[in-house]
Order: sequence, then structure tokens, then C-alpha cells
Amino acid sequence: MARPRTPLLSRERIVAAALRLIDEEGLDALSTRRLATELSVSGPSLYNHFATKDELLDAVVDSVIGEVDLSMFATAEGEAGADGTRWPEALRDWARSYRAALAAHPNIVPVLAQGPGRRPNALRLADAVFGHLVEAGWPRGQATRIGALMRYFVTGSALASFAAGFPADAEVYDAADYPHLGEAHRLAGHRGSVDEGAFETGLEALLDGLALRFARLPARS
Amino acid sequence: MARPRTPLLSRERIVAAALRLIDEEGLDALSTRRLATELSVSGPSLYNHFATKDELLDAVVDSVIGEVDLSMFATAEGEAGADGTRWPEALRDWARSYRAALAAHPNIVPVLAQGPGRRPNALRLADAVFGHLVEAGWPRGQATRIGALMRYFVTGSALASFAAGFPADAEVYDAADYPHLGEAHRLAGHRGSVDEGAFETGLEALLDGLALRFARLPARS
DNA sequence: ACCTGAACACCGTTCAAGT
DNA sequence: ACCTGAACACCGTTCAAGT
Repeated sequence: MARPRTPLLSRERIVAAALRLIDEEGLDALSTRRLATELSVSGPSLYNHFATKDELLDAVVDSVIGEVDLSMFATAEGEAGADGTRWPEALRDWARSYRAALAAHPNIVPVLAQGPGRRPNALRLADAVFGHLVEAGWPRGQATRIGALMRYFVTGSALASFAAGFPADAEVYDAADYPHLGEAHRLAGHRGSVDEGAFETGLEALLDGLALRFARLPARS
Repeated sequence: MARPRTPLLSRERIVAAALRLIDEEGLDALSTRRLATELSVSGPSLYNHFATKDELLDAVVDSVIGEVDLSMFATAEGEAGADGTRWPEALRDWARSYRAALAAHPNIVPVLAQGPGRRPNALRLADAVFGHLVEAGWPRGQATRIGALMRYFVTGSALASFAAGFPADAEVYDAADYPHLGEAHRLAGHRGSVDEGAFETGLEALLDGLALRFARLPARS
């Protein structure tokens, strides 16, 4: 065949197929050969569009981060920020959107959690959060730490289901070894509500704790 | 050589070598052949001690979790628990030990974050936390969620450095694209204090937020 | 510019063979 | 029981060759 008149592949098509493979069969199932087969081309064809598999993974990661809503940070001047009362609401809305985007693709979270690197969408996200917190009145050092701790919590909650981590087999939980886990085999059956409840409880607790600290901040000039 | 009079390998030696390889070169650098070479045996020898590479990884993970201190949950009857005032201190001490154990081996955290599975040390940890919270007066459903959200936060904070995720190259942060990230290239240089500060801020905020909820709990009989 | 097959140095795992 | 080499079906990546 050699070069076709209209290209068989594009970066977009490759990224979409890679994400689907990762979602359905895990990060280990993504091989360049397997992905190429999925796209009905031969293995080396991908190297016309991405220099390495890592570069492809980077594109997949940034496409996921691009789904996170950042509109709550773009408030009109004067409406928020100046008095600082709106930052907890913005942080709450953002955290929910951030978690939803990541939890839709848990198998890619370990890659994404390595930080923004040079990925545009990840840098835009960091810029929006930090900028909003500083404008709301948080000192820059504290704003950095809040950005970090929110990422810790969100990536941790999207990385894996807590409930599904406990085998549904009651035999596992020998009362002599684990006296308090007698009901743990039921967790996996309530996966959605346990994970969602834990995320919401943690998010509200974090925001309450941060609000206490914000109130203790020395008055700004 | 065939079978030597005294075995060349043991599960312990294999696990230790695997963890060192993962720490020094990453999860992808752990191959059965590479590990065997490191241990001066041939590749298939490992299969006399572990059925699969996954079983070996499980053992590595559980050895890391075994380093987490759980002694704060084993308080004497009456000294704590009954009045419930000691749970925030126990949770704080445990979270710090948990994070320290994981952050010493960040490359294995994605595996470990999948949940306890059938690993004894991971199940013991879950049992100790849940048991302590219930005895302190938390309803069982809430205790489950607190165990989950603490794991979210700790694994998220140990998975990767926040500060090191930002390239130290100032060229990355074009002011037109990222107006608030002008100083982000300095983050990696303060990696320790940023990550530690974010973890401590988040931990205290979480504990404060949870204490507010504990105070609102209906009185127990 | 964009695809192909052949090739290189790797993988995890099985298995028959040795002591 | 515990190690070995040979073998199988895989990897990521390079490269010369085709249009």
C-alpha cells in the first residue's frame, strides 16, 4: 500500500483508540502493536504521528485533563475574589469536575498524577486554580499548597475504588485475623455510594478546614 | 548447575531485590529476566518461588504496607475510644506513618492503591483503622468513608511529588498562556517543603473538618 | 509525507531435563 | 525441591523500501 492518498491515521484517532483500549483493558494492554491492529494498520505506522509511546501517552493524558471544567475560576472582576467569599464554592465545583473526568478513566490516573510536565491542559488547570486562590486573598505559598493537596485528594480518589478493593468473598475476612472486617465483603456491592460518599465527605471536610485557616489569615492591606 | 544443595533464592531475597529495582528505576524496569540477572540466576528460576509476576508484585506491595505503624490504634480500654477524644490524634499519627512508608517507594503506589485484595498487611491496616473509629464513636458507615478518604489523600500525596511535576525550565511557562505560573519553575527546587507542607495542611484541614462532623453526631446511648 | 515488512533487543511464561 | 536452556508468543523501536 505504502502512502495512501488520504492518510489512514491522525493523532486524534490514535489518541481516542488508545484511551478506549486503556479504559477497557488497562494500561498494560496498550501496546503499539495492539493499538495499530485496532486501527487496521501495521505497528510502525504510529511512529509517523508520535515519536515514542510516551509521547502518545502524554497526548492521551492531556485529552483527559482537557475535560475538566475550569469555568468557575473565570469569575467577573468584583463579583468574587475581592472579598474572597467565593473560593470554597469554586474549589468544590472544580474538584467534582476534576474527579469526574479522572474517575471516568482510572487506568490512566497513575500517569496523569506525575504532574503537568509540559502538557498544555494540565498547565492551564494549575494556572487557573493558583490564580483564583491568590486573587481570593490566599498568600502565594498557601495557594500552592492548596493546589497540591487538592490534587492529592482528587487523584487518590480517582485512582481506584476503595470499596472494590475489598474482595467480595466473605472467606477472606477471618474473624481471628480481622475482627472488624466481618462486613467488608459487602463493600464491593455498594461501590458507587461508598466511593462517592467518601469523596464528598472528604471534600467538605477539607473545605471546612481550609475555611478555618482562611479566617485566621492576617488582614490584607 | 541444576538444584544446588542450599537454595540460591528465597521469597524474601526476591522481594527485596524487586523493591530496590522499582525504587531505583521504576515499575517498568522490573522484568523477571532483569530481576533474575540481578540475583545471578536465570529467568525461569523465579517461578519456583512465585507463580506469576503479579504474585511477586503483591508480595512487594504487602512488604511496603507492613512498614506502616498501627500501634496508635491499639490503645488500652478506657484510655481512649470511650470518650472519643483521641481519634484525631491517632488518625494524624497513622496518616504520617502511612505516607512516609509509601512516599519512600512512590513507584509502587499505583499498584498498592488498588486496594487490600487478599494481602494480610493491607487487611490488618484496614481492620485497625475501621475498628478504632467505630470504638471512638463513629457510625460504621461514616467510619468506612473516613478510612476511604484518608487512603485517597495519603496515596495521592505519595504517588508523586507535586512540586517535581512542574519542569524547572522557565521557558515552559509562557506568560501569555499561563499568567500566574511565572514562578512555577522554582517549585522543583523546593520539592521537600512544598510537598510536606501540602500534606500537613491537608491533613490538619481534614481532621478539623471531621472533628466538626463528629461534634454534630447524635449522642450515643 | 505516510505506510509497509524485516529486523533487533527485549518481554512473561512453560516445559523437559538435570540433580 | 530448585535450578537450567530452549522455546513460544509477545513487546518498542529502527530502517530501508515503496508511492
